[in-house]
Amino acid sequence: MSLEKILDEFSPEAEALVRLNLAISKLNGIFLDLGNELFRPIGMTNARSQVMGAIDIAGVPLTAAQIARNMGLSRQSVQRIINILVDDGLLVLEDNPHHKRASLVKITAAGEEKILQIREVLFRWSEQVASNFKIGGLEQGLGLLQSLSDYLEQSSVSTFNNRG
Amino acid sequence: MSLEKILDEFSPEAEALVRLNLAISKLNGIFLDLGNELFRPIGMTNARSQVMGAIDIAGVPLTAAQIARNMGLSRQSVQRIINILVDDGLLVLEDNPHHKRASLVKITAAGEEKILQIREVLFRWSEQVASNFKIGGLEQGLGLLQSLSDYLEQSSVSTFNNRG
DNA sequence: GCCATAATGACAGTATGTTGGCATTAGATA
DNA sequence: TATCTAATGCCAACATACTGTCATTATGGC
Repeated sequence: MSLEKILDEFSPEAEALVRLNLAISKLNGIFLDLGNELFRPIGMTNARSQVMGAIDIAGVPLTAAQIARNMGLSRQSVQRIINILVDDGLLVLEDNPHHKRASLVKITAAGEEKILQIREVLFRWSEQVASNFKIGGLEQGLGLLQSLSDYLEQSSVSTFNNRG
Repeated sequence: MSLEKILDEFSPEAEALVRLNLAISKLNGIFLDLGNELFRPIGMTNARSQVMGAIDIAGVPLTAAQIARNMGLSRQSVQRIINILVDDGLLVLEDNPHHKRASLVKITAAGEEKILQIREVLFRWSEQVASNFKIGGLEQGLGLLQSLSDYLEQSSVSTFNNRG
């Protein structure tokens, strides 16, 4: 049985949604592999670079739980990565005057240097792809994904409540 | 430092690519959670349903390695899932007349039943979302993702050669 | 037919993510 | 104040995916 056959009785919109799901899963895998490949030369992985980026973007020291919420990940996943990055000397945990257990995560000098390298890698990759893959509608496609993201997130709030 | 600041010096296309990467990573997480939630009542997970679907779509018995190639995943990841599904009685391994080690994966009667349940779940979810999330350009967005997928896959062939 | 090469499956190890349980801390409320 | 609830970090277990190594099996060139 082919995919066409399976989606035969689906409405066009429903079919597009299912195909979108498959396309995103595939593209996500590609981006993951690509990212890990790109960041390897600077001793980083996709996940670790993203955590560093999230902390950098925030601009102020946050707790692990706050960072996790910002990233839409579970508390423990981010905590694990943070502990690794602390071991690597890219982050430090500082006492939080407002909470004895929830220490604040701060970027070290080595961490700042690493963030510059991450940006450089990102810049080179994206400019190179952008100059070769010239297909219009990138912005519109991006907008579509973001509204779908928002819709699904909002429509299944219950799913996103209990994370850790 | 904000994301806007970080992407400041990027060309608009490069910026869109980076944002697309983030959007896809997020949407993928949402789809993953959603899928696992949807398939739980029928005792399945996202990954297992997708492997069942891939075998179903093929229409003829394949080896684990062939299924993995079709899905764009590594041989071992799919092998692991297949072994679980065999234990669950949804798949059986048959002797392959052309290869003593590479046995053919076939769907059992229980597996066929499970596939019907998977389709039903997929149908209900996609029709329900499609009727609530009415945003045009789904097909165009899908096309964009697929060409980007193809481009990235082709442009980094070396990355995809050694998988298992 | 022989031998180098590729493909396959099992096993082990790693990375990323989730969940659950637990003790501790903060905060809100009676 | 006392107490209940929520939040936080640690630990352990699991799910998904990748890689590397190994023995076995095909396959193709000589």
